Amino acid sequence: MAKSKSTNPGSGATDQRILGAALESFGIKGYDQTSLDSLASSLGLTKQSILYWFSSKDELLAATIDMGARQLTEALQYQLSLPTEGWDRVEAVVKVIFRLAARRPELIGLVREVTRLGPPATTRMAEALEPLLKRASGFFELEMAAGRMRRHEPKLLLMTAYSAVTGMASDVEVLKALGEQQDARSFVRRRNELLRLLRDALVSERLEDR
Amino acid sequence: MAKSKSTNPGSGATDQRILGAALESFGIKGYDQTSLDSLASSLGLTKQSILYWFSSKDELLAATIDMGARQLTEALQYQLSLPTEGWDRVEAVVKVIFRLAARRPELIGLVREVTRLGPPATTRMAEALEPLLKRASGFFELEMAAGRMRRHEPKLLLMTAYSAVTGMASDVEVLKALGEQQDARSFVRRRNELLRLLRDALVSERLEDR
DNA sequence: GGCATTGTCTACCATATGGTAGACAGAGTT
DNA sequence: AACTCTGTCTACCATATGGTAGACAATGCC
Repeated sequence: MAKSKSTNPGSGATDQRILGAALESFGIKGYDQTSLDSLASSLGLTKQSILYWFSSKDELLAATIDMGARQLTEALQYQLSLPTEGWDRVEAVVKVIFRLAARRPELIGLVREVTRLGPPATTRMAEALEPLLKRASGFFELEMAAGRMRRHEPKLLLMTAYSAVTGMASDVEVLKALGEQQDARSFVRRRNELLRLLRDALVSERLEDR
Repeated sequence: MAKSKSTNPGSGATDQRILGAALESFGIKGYDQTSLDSLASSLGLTKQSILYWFSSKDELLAATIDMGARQLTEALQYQLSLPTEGWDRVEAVVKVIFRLAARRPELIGLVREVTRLGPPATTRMAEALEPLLKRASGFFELEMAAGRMRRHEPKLLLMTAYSAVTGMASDVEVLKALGEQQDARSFVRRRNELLRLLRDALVSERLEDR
């Protein structure tokens, strides 16, 4: 396992720099397409230094997953702490995720990549994100019970929203194939369209107030 | 390029057998995880025989994409030829796709994998599926113009539906992480839940008749 | 100063993999 | 029978890649 000697001088502990580069590369280029050599040289190191901190590529992936899940959770923390409810809350969270997808595409990419890799990587990510998922699931249940949203299976609703958001955020090539631009304005337009779609699916017209 | 000598005796032309195995393996295990050696040995051949029919792995992928897109199109052909309209048509098509996902998971997997690989593979797949996408896009526009569905951007609606369906169909590990079973009954339940979600999003309550 | 610890590097290694060169067997043709 | 074409195989190669072994410099402790 990693040495994790985080009390280090200099421009940041080496292991943290490695993790940062790994998150970037695993999330954007993918696990297979990331060689320890290229990762090391991008940091001005050699592969052996990486293997000093992380005893194998698999272990580096595991540590990267932990970090990615932590950052994802942290990014949502603030918004989730606000006492919003109903559709407004869904909208606010989706907006945070889209902002994240724009600013930190590697984070969303990592989630995608890890689900692709299968166990044990997927299992690890799933466990790390479990609290978040449980929270979301519980939220939907409450909203439905309160009659503010249409009845759906919370898990499958989550799954659909997850697929839609990550797809919209990371299936860049599919979007291009559909003739979609990639500039910031189109990005916001897509976000708003997805929100409208979700709202139409979740909020029954009788209860809408806008 | 391939020799494509389809007028051949025996249990099927070798190139077709290779393509079949490639579709299976690329779609399930992925492109990188499929070596020409393993592909060949699963066919009782050697790698060199594959390279006789397809001059490189990339070219094999291209041919596999063409075949996959063709099979996908064919699978939808019949349902699309029926004179249905409105929500019923959407539902019928989604059901066909889910059935396909159950019976030929490698086909959906290939689409997923190819979008991940980026150009030129993605471009090829996109071009091959373009007629299908255009048809779907036009259908939604007509339905919206006729007032049978809520107004949404057809392309983004398609993108969302695509993400949701392929996610539901191939993100098996995510589903497991959410505590979802993988038996046939759960599969149908997920399909029906997704359909309800889509219907709520697309069909306004004033126009529903069931 | 001596010594242990830490972190990085040079040198190698084993293996997997895409691809090339060319031998060779069988079938059809003349 | 000689010849050509087709399809498969054996042998080989170049390269990339994860990982091991151990040298070496710096740092801090005694």
